[in-house]
Amino acid sequence: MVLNANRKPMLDGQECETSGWDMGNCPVRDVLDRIAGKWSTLLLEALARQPYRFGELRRLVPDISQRMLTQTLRDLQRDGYIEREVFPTKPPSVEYRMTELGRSLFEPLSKVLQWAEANHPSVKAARVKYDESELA
Amino acid sequence: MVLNANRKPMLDGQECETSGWDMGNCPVRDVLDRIAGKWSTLLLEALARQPYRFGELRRLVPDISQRMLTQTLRDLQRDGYIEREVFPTKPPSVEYRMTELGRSLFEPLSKVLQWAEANHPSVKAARVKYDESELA
DNA sequence: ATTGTTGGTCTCAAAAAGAGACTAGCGCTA
DNA sequence: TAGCGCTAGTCTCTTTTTGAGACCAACAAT
Repeated sequence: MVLNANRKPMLDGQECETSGWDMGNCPVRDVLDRIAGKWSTLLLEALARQPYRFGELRRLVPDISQRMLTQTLRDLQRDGYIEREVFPTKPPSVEYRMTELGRSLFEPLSKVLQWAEANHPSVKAARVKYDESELA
Repeated sequence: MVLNANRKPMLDGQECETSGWDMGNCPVRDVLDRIAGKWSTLLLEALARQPYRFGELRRLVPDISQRMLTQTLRDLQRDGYIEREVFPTKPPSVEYRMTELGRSLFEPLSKVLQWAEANHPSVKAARVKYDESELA
């Protein structure tokens, strides 16, 4: 399905097919598809504050399933945003902490989070307006 | 219908306050869950540049299905990020354009996109490293 | 008369996510 | 000592979401 596999990346991006913009072969997509998951941002937000253990994260985000917690943490680890350390205690405990790469990502990301918090009322208002006009 | 019907009950009595932080009933989540979709950012990025018509967007993002394009555009419209205008031409054409709210969101969001572009190599490297250690 | 274009919707299959049971070794306790 | 819970997960099953593609109606050009 990689239609644009061998076109120029959008680095300086003037030369691509549709008004100078290659959507298919985009590094931004490759990175963003991972952090755009439903739980990724939430976990990054938590781990930006402090390290947490698996069970702590599970309690912190009450409506995540263990399955998705494991999976999301592993994805974030694979992309280098968080680290996983196992302590060989009696019941072994695992701690997750943010890496430097993760922190550098979280810097711009937290701005979006702040925007979301600040503009939540506007978005809710827009939804109401839309739903009313749809009702007609 | 399925799309707009998913308003979550959002258990208001339940609090999961951990170190002064409510994860469950978070406005940030409410907003972010919408723009964190696979295609949302891509479409916002396109419409931040200029207005586009339905078919133009479909061609611009070659691997999106019409179904998801319709759905994502409608979500973005409902949350007030984009506007939809129908021109009653013989084959009626529809133009999508970004609103002011959308632009104000895209400002911090574009920073994340820039980060993604700049740090794509680091992320790829992290993946390679992880996959190698997994291989053992 | 056929083909193509417009912006969708509809159906069905595939993929992803959610729910919950199950694991193993240890500590506590009844 | 049998039972229970704690740890961090995995495994399976069901439900939800997504993807692929057919279909629509009116009109324009071939």
